[in-house]
Amino acid sequence: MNTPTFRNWQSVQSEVLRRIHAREWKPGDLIPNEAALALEFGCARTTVNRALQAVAETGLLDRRRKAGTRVAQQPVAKATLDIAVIRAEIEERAQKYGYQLIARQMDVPPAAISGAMRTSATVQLLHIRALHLADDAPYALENRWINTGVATAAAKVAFDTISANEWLLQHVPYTHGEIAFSANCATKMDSEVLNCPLGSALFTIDRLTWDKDAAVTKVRILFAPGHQLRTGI
Amino acid sequence: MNTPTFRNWQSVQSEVLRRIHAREWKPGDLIPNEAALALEFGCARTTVNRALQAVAETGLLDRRRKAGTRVAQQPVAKATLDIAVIRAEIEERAQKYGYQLIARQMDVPPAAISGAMRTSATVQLLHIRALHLADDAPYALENRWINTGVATAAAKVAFDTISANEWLLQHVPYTHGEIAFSANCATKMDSEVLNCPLGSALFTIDRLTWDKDAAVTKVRILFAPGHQLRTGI
DNA sequence: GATGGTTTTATGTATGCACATAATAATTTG
DNA sequence: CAAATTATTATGTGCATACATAAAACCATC
Repeated sequence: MNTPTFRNWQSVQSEVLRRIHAREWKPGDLIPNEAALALEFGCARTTVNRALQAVAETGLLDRRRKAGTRVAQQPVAKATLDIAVIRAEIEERAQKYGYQLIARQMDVPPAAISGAMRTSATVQLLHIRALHLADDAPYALENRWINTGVATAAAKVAFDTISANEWLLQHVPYTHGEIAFSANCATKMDSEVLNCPLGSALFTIDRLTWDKDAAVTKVRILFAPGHQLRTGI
Repeated sequence: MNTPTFRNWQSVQSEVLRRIHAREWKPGDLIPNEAALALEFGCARTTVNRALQAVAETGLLDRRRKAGTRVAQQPVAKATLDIAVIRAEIEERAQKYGYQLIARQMDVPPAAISGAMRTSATVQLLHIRALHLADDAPYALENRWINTGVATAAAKVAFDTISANEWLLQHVPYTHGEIAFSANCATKMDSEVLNCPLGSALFTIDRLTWDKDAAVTKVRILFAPGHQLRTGI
């Protein structure tokens, strides 16, 4: 029996993945420890460690000190979605990007918004509604609230030529955020702007962005019917 | 000027993130090279490398050999979604899981299915329709095609007590897959099973799973109205 | 001044070693 | 025998070093 040598951690990783997929190591199994694998693969333990860490990040392995490394019982598929700026998303597909500002005004938001953003219920936020177009067809409807107490510079931007989606990303820092995907029926207003039948199922992204403990912006993006978000697993 | 030392790569990472968020390093900026940062941080280049690699994985840094490391112009937000087994998803929220098989039969699939799965247009696949329930309320409708030429053992499973969703994950290996999220209107059949109004917007997951170059299964899961998929960014 | 080869440089990564840390196993103690 | 203590062990990580690799910068040539 020959033991092919594995030069780099990527090749070790793919061998590990092969064994998991081929059920040589079954869900729940304890796999050999790093030192043993290093010996078998003919490389340093560091290299095996790097490979196993990478696999563990995908959720296929569970690692615990002293307890060892075992194949996950229920391999949770981790799908990594790239949420790009809408303009980039459209241009990526070689389509012509268009942008149209619908409304821009300071407004006291509904309680649901101020609640989620933890802003005072009486304070005004910058409310922006805008349409993104791909090849002149409606692509997505952006409905955004900006906390001008945090993103002060935004108060002076017209958002008539650049979308808030893009401007904020380039000018306002944030530390973390929450994102949710859902499906919603097109209201009368939605259907008119997106030029689709009333009640169409619209793929929806809700996003709330924070800078430390202060909400920066909350946005709902309704995509035109048929929109898909894809990725590999 | 004091130079605090950074003991581990995580602390280097958070310092790097701080500088990016604080706009000390602005989008597009070339940041100092690894050797310089190692000197500044009082640690080994390896440690800086590990930290920068981790940040680059989140899309906040662009790294190229020789060209150096620069802050991404348009930081693509990478949302990592955990796609768990539906039963686990429900039990996670301390709800009671229920399962109901609706139909199970060998069928020649529509061209769209056999085309996507690259199976012969005339070969029969195992077609399964089932309902998942949370606290006795309809939660998700699973519509699945299984390639019994690959997942041979599936042909003998009744799928009346365990869902294909769960059984496949535990018994059939796969190498990779594609996943897509979208919104769809409830058809008459959907609305009856999910007990929701006709035309409701349903959050939809389409998933196609491969074992090397052979399709294992293709599934569409329609979630009851109001379903959200959430994550942090 | 365009072309093509060479040098330089920043990142990518393997390795051996040392020590940290967490969790289990073994052992001592009351 | 149960509880507390200690030993053991597998992973986690830092460091110095060496070499690999990609790509930009430089330079010689026609």
